[in-house]
Amino acid sequence: MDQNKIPQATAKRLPLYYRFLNNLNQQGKKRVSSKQLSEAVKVDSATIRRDFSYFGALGKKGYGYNVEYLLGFFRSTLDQHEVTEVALIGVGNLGTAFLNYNFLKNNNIRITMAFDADQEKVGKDIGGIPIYHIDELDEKLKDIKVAILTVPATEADTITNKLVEKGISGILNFTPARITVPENIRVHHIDLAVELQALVYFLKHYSLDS
Amino acid sequence: MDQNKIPQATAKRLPLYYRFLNNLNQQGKKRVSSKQLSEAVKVDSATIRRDFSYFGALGKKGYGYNVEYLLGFFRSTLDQHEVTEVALIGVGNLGTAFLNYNFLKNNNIRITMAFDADQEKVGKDIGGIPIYHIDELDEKLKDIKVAILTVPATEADTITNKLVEKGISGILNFTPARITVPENIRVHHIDLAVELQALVYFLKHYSLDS
DNA sequence: GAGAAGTCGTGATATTTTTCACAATTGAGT
DNA sequence: ACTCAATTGTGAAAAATATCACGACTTCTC
Ligand SMILES: NC(=O)c1ccc[n+]([C@@H]2O[C@H](COP(=O)([O-])OP(=O)(O)OC[C@H]3O[C@@H](n4cnc5c(N)ncnc54)[C@H](O)[C@@H]3O)[C@@H](O)[C@H]2O)c1
Ligand SMILES: NC(=O)c1ccc[n+]([C@@H]2O[C@H](COP(=O)([O-])OP(=O)(O)OC[C@H]3O[C@@H](n4cnc5c(N)ncnc54)[C@H](O)[C@@H]3O)[C@@H](O)[C@H]2O)c1
Repeated sequence: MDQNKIPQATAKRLPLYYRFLNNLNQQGKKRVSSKQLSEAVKVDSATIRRDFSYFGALGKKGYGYNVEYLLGFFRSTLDQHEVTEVALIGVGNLGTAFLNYNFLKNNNIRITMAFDADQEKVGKDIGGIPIYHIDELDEKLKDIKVAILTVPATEADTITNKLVEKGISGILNFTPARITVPENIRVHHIDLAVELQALVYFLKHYSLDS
Repeated sequence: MDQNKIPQATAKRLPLYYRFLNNLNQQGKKRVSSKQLSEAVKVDSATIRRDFSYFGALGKKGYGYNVEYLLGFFRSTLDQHEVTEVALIGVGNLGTAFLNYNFLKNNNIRITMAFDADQEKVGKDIGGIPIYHIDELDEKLKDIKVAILTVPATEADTITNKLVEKGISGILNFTPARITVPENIRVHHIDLAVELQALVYFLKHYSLDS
């Protein structure tokens, strides 16, 4: 692994920076300062400069950053030149939304296949992405290393085990289940109910007024 | 504000603890240790004990925690006795998925109304939740303090301003736009494309093998 | 080309979060 | 009643993250 020194907090912000640099570039902006970027992405400007500095001196003092250069740098850092294929498991409410959307904008990530247990859905496609039966995982999954999990929570563990067996490296888990995986496999949980509850909690207990 | 001393990191984990305590309770479990809970929620047991300790001594040394007691404690801490009403703006792919789901399980949060600009959708309802025209925001929104934002990114700022004017306190923002709000309003961003890109980045640059 | 204004990169510092590690206490077994 | 294994609650340490603040450099203006 090449850049193990980059803090996780920084790594999580990189895609965000990349997106806004793309916006700026499309608007024809040539330069940008950490202060301007800060207002756009709502991250403190010192934090942005620190984040960038892990990759070396990308800017010029007194000038700021060259948008095109920075964009190019992040493009290669984020491997935007190659496409990452992703599989989606569970074509329900949430899964269907993702298939329709498919993360197309400024993004090198594509959902290229989906799996479901429901025979009604198998064989069809959504947004051009074929839906296979979950039992076909073995033959179809091939080299895909990343999966999005949008099955019912009760199925999460079973499916996870199958994915692990097939050699998956990363899982984006939308189920409320906290799945168990070997430690060389990375799981990111996106727990929408928790996010909503946490927001409500903050409003009740941390509000500035009252 | 009552408990300003609880760290944000802790506050974000509370709903997670609550959910798993509910699971345990439904399974008829009477006691649980921080170690067991740790395995279930994938949070270090010392962190769990520390989190709980901000609320006082909830457990018994040598014994663990009484599930029912702990559950009751969190229920009131998370205001689970009262229902929090939430509005959803933008009934598209994502919005429709949320309306169908509606965070029903073990949860006191309800989406009670939705808004859209599309006349095709206005007047209908999804999962029993009425869809109003966005121009009706003024008259319909009333006392709702929390909104889920699932409109196109281009609309995010306009809608946000309307919500702010109407006195909203918190926004769960699913658009890629980083919206600007007065500082007494809380925004949580859930940026699915960023999450996916970040996961891929971690796999490429932080993997244990290779 | 001198001065002013702007901005980076970073050492130092502050804050937040996690983890270690252990005395104190409990419940269970005999 | 005594022993022992289990487990909490927490002081202290460590690790991670964010922010301050300023010297050094760049560009712009006159
Ligand atoms: N929809 C939401 O707004 C929302 C919000 C928060 C969390 N979630 C979570 O996301 C997950 C998906 O939610 P949803 O609303 O899309 O559910 P859903 O029931 O609409 O979809 C689940 C899909 O998984 C398929 N499935 C079931 N068993 C399967 C198996 N063994 N293999 C493959 N596919 C299988 C079903 O056929 C269905 O199409 C759930 O765990 C839910 O708790 C959803
Ligand atoms: N669907 C996904 O998987 C996904 C993933 C990541 C991010 N997002 C983001 O979430 C947001 C919603 O995505 P989506 O796929 O549901 O989009 P969508 O286009 O399906 O839905 C947007 C909805 O908003 C409505 N709308 C448009 N302008 C409006 C206005 N002024 N007032 C009220 N309603 C209005 C539209 O009529 C439509 O129903 C977008 O910002 C998108 O970038 C979606």
